[in-house]
Amino acid sequence: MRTNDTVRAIGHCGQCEQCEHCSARSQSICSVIDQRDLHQLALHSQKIEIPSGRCFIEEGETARDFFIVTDGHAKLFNLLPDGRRQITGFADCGQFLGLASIENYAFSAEALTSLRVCRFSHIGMSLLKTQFPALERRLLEEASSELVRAQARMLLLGRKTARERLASFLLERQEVAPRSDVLILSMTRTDIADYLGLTIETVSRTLNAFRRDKLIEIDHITSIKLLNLTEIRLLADGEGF
Amino acid sequence: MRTNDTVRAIGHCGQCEQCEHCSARSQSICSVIDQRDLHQLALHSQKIEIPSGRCFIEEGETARDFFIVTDGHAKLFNLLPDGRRQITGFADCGQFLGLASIENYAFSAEALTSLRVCRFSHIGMSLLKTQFPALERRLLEEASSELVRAQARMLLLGRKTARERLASFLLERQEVAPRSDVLILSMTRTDIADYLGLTIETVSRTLNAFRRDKLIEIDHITSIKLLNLTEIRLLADGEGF
DNA sequence: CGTCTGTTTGAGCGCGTTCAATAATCGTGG
DNA sequence: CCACGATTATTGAACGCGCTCAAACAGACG
Repeated sequence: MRTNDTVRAIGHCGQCEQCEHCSARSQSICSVIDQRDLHQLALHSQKIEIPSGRCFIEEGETARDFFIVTDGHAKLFNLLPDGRRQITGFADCGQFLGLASIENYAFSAEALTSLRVCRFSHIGMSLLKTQFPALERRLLEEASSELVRAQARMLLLGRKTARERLASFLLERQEVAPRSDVLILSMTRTDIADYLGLTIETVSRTLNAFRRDKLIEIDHITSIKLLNLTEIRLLADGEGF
Repeated sequence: MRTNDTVRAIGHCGQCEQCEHCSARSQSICSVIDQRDLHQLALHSQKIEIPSGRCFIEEGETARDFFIVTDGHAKLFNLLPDGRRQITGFADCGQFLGLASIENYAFSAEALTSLRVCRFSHIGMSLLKTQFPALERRLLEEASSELVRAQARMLLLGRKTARERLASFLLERQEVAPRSDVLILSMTRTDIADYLGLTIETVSRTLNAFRRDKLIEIDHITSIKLLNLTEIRLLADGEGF
């Protein structure tokens, strides 16, 4: 069973084997690691269940482990002493956690929903890397695309208007959504605000402005339907109104 | 000569062998690559001089090369269609350029001063990586610390005030400065503004407010002396006034 | 000396914030 | 099932930080 779990953690996204997104991710790592060697990976990993709301990585602590999300959602964030918070990313199924750390974790992580992760010790990870050079390559790839995303977020935080930020956010959520037109948000308005560098009031006002402009439909607080994708894309790219 | 240049590019920072910062960087990569193999690296690299103001990486172009800065300074940035710009980082001596790209470059890069870089083709880099697994490990380390920096910048752009941003900027520049108390800035006020998500006017006003508060001394537009480091640190961490 | 570019300074404005009140949503127990 | 309290979201009114627009100033270079 442990072997199976790890295969899922590294190769497949446990919960959703039908999921296009996750199986696409899994492809790249499954293809580089020989199936016969997979049981070896299992020896170095451990499956963990984390309840919603639990903080499982704390900024500043020595970075001993490395995680891969296999089910559920988490938020990663940084804090200022007075409580101001910046969410640097949301981790969805298949995502790696712990790349942004050297000796200590450079961020905190908290489960948004009940969460399943596969945990690897850094020591075990090092052993794995020497055994499977392809793993290191895979991690570098992941770090690269993480960096690309980080730059896009800096552009957003530094230069985009509130409307543009929310439009970008909706499109980003759409990319990881199972159904393309309806988003199920697992985060609160406060989380969205802290992710986009805004206040909850502005998030709320802007979303309702979108609704009035017939760009979206808000069926429920957590369920948003994208009506005018073309216009949302224009907005997100800074060419909207 | 080519061999020597590459040794410098990967191992040492050409111009400044006395420089504490650069030799510290070089240590980590020199130690993992056998001296006898260094001439092999040379076959895959090429030294390039870039005049000040020249744009040598353009966002969206196919990412064929990988760079290491050996002398001078560069700025990396992203643009919105209407010209709004976010500088995502400044590249100083010893820094890697090109990690944040998958198939295409995700950013543009322009020389701030006359610049020297060592260029590696991605193809050559792949060959090198299989030959020197330690190189891949080194790149992953570099990507990790880049990610850590990116998160700090998101916190800055999303949640810090103008004063806090400028204080953080000054400290960041101090870290790469040869003399610890006097900064020589190679970028214009416009660049600083685009780096911190502010306008040139706010940058100018805030710096002069710092001068009035006796936190800094502005000898020349490009030369800033840090007077009250304690207070600047407090400000940067969000605990100042 | 004038020209060009980059910086500083001033005055007024506006986007997003802050503060405050209301409304919706969820969980819980009777 | 509804009543109740706690939490989260929405809406309104007023403020203020940083922006915009505009003018004056400084430095570099021919």
